[in-house]
Amino acid sequence: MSLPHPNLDQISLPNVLSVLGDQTRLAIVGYLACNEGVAVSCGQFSDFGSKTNLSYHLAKLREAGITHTEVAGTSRLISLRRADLDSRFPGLLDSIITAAQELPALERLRDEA
Amino acid sequence: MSLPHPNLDQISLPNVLSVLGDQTRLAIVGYLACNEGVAVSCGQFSDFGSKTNLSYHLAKLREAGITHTEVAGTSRLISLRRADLDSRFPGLLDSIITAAQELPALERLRDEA
DNA sequence: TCCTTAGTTCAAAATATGTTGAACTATTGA
DNA sequence: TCAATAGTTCAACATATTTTGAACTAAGGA
Repeated sequence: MSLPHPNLDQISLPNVLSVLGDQTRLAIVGYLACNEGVAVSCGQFSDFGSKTNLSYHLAKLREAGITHTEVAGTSRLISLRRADLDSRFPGLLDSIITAAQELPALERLRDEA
Repeated sequence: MSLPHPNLDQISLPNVLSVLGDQTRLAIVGYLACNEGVAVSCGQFSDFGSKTNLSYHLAKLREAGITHTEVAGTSRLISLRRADLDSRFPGLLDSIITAAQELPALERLRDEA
């Protein structure tokens, strides 16, 4: 079973920006950016919201073309669609990720560690 | 009389992104970017919406710290807060403006000209 | 097989956002 | 002074988004 992902030309700027214009989703993206190459599953975002709520936000990110979600047993492995976003909107993701590192949700997470 | 504008540290990433995550406001920003140095007043956005509606969107852009609005007689002169945005979120505005040039509203405008 | 774990779906409720027209203010030019 | 112009404000309405809990599915381990 595989989840639906938009292809490159279906990724739209207004949609990407409005989906990223949310604290929770921005925190998720910031976290993913700090953990590229590492397998990240939904449970790791539990600081950012309830299970149900995360399911909703992660679906939004996937449907906007920002993340890729791979089904692995009972887990989902989530990653940034970095190459796709870079090719569609050069420089956008990097500038957002850099700025997002200052967000309270991510700073809190780092303080705990 | 002068309108309220947020100062640098009051400009927040989630807010900037969510305000820009809207076709009309993105078109306004794209238009402003193409006309930097030129005095732009509200009336020039009439292709993008009704007078009332533009007043609403322009207020959102100003309140988010994306634009500066100067009162000049019965007009308002609107400009991008480019330097402020560049210093707060390096690279962000440029990447958005570049990508925004493909938006239908702006392409239509160029076709007419 | 049965239980647990990981995550989804659904419907309801709460909240936020966008759009409209009518009435308004403030400035300018005749 | 008067009328026109540029834009704002307000209240109402429509629509979209977020959040929640309860019920669900599907895989994995004992």
